[in-house]
Amino acid sequence: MTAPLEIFRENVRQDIPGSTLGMRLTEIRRSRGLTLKELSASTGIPVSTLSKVQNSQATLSYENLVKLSVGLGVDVGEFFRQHPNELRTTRRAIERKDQGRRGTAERYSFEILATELARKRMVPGILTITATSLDEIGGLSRHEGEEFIYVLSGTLRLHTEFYEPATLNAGDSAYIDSTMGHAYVAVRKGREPPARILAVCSHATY
Amino acid sequence: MTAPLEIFRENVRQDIPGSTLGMRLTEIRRSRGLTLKELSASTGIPVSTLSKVQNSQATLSYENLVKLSVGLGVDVGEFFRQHPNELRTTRRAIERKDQGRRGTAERYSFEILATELARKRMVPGILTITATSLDEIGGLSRHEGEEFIYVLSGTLRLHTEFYEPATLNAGDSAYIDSTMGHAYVAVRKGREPPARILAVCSHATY
DNA sequence: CGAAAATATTTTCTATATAGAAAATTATCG
DNA sequence: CGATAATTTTCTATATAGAAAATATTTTCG
Repeated sequence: MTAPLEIFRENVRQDIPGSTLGMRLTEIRRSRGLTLKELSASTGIPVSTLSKVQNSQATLSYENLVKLSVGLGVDVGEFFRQHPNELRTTRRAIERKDQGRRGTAERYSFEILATELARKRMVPGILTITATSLDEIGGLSRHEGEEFIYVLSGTLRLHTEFYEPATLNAGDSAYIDSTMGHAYVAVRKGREPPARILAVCSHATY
Repeated sequence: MTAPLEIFRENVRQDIPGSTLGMRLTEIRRSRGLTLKELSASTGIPVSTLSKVQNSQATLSYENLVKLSVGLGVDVGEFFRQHPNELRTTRRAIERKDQGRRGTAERYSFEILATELARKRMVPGILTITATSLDEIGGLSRHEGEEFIYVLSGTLRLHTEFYEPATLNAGDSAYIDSTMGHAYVAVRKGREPPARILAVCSHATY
């Protein structure tokens, strides 16, 4: 017969330290509607192992953590975070066409969107590119973060430090590392209007 | 004297999959001028274990990865990054109009942009919203991060958990906290085409 | 310099934990 | 219910955990 103390121990036994892993795994898997079998297929980790992880009966080896991360397409850090979605007051901001905060920098004229929202991870804006040469805007620009641009109208040339300049037309997009020198220059044959692009910068000022 | 075969084995032995861990550990430790003993003291992991990790003779368990992370004060993700300071080779990706990777989720049909670039802070894509009711897409969606949308064409209604639905037309944009329930529904009077939006998520969605 | 002392690192060895295939159980659906 | 899919359990090989011993390295001092 098992001693009272042992029974007690059994019942109050805390989840093993890697319990976070199991919880996070279950969450992510459920949110995507994946079965263990499917997840196993995309990660290469046997279902039995995944099952045990979910129930905090085991954790994953370094190797399998990598496999899981790649298979799910999420950062490994996700498996170590206690609180998946950091609690923040939920927010929403809508900006009507042409109603964003306007401004003019030395480089481009712009309209910043979603200014209503502070402390956000991305900064979206609409830039109007009038300059037609690099000299006009003072050469390449460099700053922290990454940026995504989508050409709304017109044509522009994307200049970057380590690549040949590229011409982008309406509907084209580009994603660049902002720490690399970069600049946007309009291509205006005749009296064509300046290029308009939607730009989203990753660096959020917290 | 060591036998020839053994020497051979020694030299060709592949690093175990967790070799990154050993390299990163050594780097961080050296950069701080810590000895194994000191590191052991601050992390609670025995020197013998740390030594083996350094030499890629072992990796760390989930539990010890956490200890190491806390003891060193660095994010666990650091131990999984091949290149400590984000030394990426490709730093620019251009996607031509309608050339992105297409896919169809249960919710919307989409075209992911800049797929050429892995490990980026933002995920841009173009969504085509065909559904005209919340039921069609299974209600509100929630996930980590934030998202910015810009209406390229058509009209849609933005449903969110804590706000009244809003109607967005071409040129309008919205920025929302993705952890709040949200969904996009097209407004299609008569034979109008589905709404097209450019969406940028702050983080790989799952 | 060079040898002893101190310190740092690696190796050895056993307990314990994860890996993974296969079987057993449980849940789901028609 | 019966069939099928999903999950959990079982079991053995292999890997890490960690204390202690063995090396290797650095420091100290004659």
